[in-house]
This record gives sequence, structure tokens and C-alpha cells, in this order.
Amino acid sequence: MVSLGKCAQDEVASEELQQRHGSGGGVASQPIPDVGLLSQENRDNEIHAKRTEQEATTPSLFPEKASQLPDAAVPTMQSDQEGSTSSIILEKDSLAPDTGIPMLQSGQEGSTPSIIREKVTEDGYNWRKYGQKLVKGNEFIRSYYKCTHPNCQVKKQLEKSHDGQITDTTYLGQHDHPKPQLNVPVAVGFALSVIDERPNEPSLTGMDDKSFVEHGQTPNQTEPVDDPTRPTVAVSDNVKGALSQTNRMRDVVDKDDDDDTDSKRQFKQLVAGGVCSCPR
DNA sequence: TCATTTTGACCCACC
DNA sequence: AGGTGGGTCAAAATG
Ligand SMILES: [Zn+2]
Repeated sequence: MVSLGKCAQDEVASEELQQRHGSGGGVASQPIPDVGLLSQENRDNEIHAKRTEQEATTPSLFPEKASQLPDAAVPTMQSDQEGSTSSIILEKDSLAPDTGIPMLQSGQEGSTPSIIREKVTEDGYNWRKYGQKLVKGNEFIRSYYKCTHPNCQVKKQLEKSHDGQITDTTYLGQHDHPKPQLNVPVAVGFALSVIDERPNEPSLTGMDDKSFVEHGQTPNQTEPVDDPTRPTVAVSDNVKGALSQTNRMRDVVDKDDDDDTDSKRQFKQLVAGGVCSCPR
């Protein structure tokens, strides 16, 4: 059996792994039933937050390969880059090395002893990376993060170009907890609501259950990127992703149509500007 | 020691 | 029916 014997994993894979997704059940390794049972991400809402961030940690070591990207792969990223958005990004990246690259050995100081690795990205939540993949022809690196909270199974996907530029950020699900604790000096302006809690608002479900995609850099008028419509709560979220945010909620039905792309696109236009993140 | 990151492999969905 | 892409897990490595 397993002539390879490379690792137990192999063996397991043959037997247990199969169940992992299928009926689910067994997988002793995962204490958390996780959502995998239903499907992979069916039930999770996918919130796409797109923002081109210029990674502070990544100086300009690499030549801008951005130009090499045609539009085929990611139509979204072609818009920014120039600076337009960079400004916004200034959010407290300071402690978010995870955004890219292997540690910021830039040589700066090792400040932030408390925050060990990172995790606290713009969200203020703690994330643990559980996977990384090259997508789009290896042009982009997608990192998969999971919320470290016990009951929280929110996932985040960070897509970056080789430059270290973040082309897409996708959030799946909502946190059950407000936030860990931002001890950061914060000057941004959070302070508002730690009560960000988002109970599954039924009203929102209308859109939240459906597949709804929001492209930050949409075609121009997208409506107010800074949309003041967003009251309270999302402030923090909005503020950080104000320039571009893509919200994507995926459901089983999502695949029912052939051109979901178009559908979604239109849909997003309808709701454009509304990040469902805020229940209220 | 623990938590987290890294990396390879496996599986599933879609084309 | 097969192939590819994408997503997740698990073991090992690192701080
Ligand atoms: Zn969480």
C-alpha cells in the first residue's frame, strides 16, 4: 500500500481525506466541523475588498512588473497602480507585515514585539495563514487566512502580485466577535464601534445571500466610493477600503446562470456602494 | 512550548 | 472523460 510512504499524509489522504469533504464527518484532525461540510464556500459570504496597496514593506525592489499584466488576468488591477490609491493605504500597515513578503527584513527595526507576526491587518482581526497558492498563471499569489478566534470561521484571501502589490482581498463570512483589541495607537479613527457585531441580519440577507459582487474600481461611476451612505458601523471598514472594495457573496445559486459574471456585474451596480458588511 | 508560517499534496468544481 | 484551477488540510519548520 502506499508505496510512496512519503508521509502519513499520503496514507491519510487515501482514506480519511476522502471523507473530509464528502460526508464530512470524520476528520479527526479538525476540531472544528467547519463549513466544509456543506460545500466549500457555499455559505460563506465572500467579500471582496480590492485595493491596490503598495506594500510599504516592499520598497521598489522589484521592477514594476505590473506593466506586464495585460488585462486578461485581472481586469481589476489595471486601474490603480498609479498612485491613486496608494494614499489610502497608509493605514496602519506598520504592523501588518503579512501583507506581503517574508517579513520585513528591511532592516527597520523589529518594532512591534507584541504583535508577533502580523495578522492584525487592516481588519484589526487576527488571522492565521493556512494556505497559499499561485493563481492566474502564477502571476499572483493568493494567501488564505482564517480568523484565529475559536468560534469564528471567517476566512480571508489575499491576492498579491509578485511585486507584493495587493490586487485583491476577499473576506468570507462575518466575525462573531467585535475585534480582538486594538491597542494600537490608532489614529485612524476607529474608536467607534467595537460593537460591530453583525448578527445575521435577515434583512440583509436579501442581498447577502445572493451573489453580489462589488467592484471597487468599477467602471467609474460606481457611485460613491466613499459613499456616505454607510452609516456608522462600517466606518472602520469603509474607511480602509473606501477606495475600492469588492464584496462578493457566493451561494449555491451562484452558479445557476451561465453568465454569472454579467449578472453579478449588474447586480453589483444595483447595489453598488453597499458593503453588506454592515448589518445595520 | 505554543502559535504561526511554510510547503506539498489532495480533493472538488468547472471547462 | 479528462484536464486545469482553485481551496483546504496537515506535517514540518520557524520565531
Ligand atoms: Zn473572527
